[in-house]
Amino acid sequence: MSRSRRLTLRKAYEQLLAAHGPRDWWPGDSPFEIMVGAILTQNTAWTNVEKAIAALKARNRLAPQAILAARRDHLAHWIRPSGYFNIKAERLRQFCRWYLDQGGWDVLCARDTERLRQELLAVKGIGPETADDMLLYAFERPVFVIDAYTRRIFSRLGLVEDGLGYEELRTRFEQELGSNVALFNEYHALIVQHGKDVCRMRPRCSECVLARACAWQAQQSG
DNA sequence: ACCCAGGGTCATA
DNA sequence: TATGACCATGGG
Repeated sequence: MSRSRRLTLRKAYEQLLAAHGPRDWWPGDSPFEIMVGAILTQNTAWTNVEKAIAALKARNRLAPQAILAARRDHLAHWIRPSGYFNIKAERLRQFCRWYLDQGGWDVLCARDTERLRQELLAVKGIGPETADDMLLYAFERPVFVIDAYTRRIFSRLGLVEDGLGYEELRTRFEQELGSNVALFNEYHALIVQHGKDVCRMRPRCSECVLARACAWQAQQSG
């Protein structure tokens, strides 16, 4: 299939937005809360993360100093509903240690995106997706977040090549869409919504808005 | 009972 | 570099 008759990533975005409406991401009252949520939601349903965050808030523990001051087993107990609580308690500690050592929010905000990204990735427990969640939704940097839904949905429709690594896929979205924080924000949120509501794990979804738009596009140029 | 979720690390081949 | 085991809760 030629590039010209393929649905563009921009058109796919418009279809998703029309179908689902604005998602208003990321839920959270502060950048720090967003970053904590990014760690807690690793391979975990958001509803479970909400309970963990609510528990931290109820104890006034949603701050880096407060998390580091807590006993490890207590911290693990508070975030228990989000699953993997022992591992995630340690990851929260690692992240908070880094956050304070660097000098806190204002210092981090002054850094350029590439440096910030490399430093986040160097924190144990923060991988590419978690780092990019933080960069886009907390630091508001133009970084496109790739997740399992993104791969599944777009490779299934033939909009991206399969077998691309995380960085390659991210670069592809960023270059084709152009650097745009608001767009990246809404787009990733819409992909997650679409994945949950429409595609799930089904091997084919010929009736979804994206599949229809793809077929229509092919028909126009064919 | 089974499957999955808004992943990442580590050991092994 | 590329799989596989492991982490663990809660909702469908």
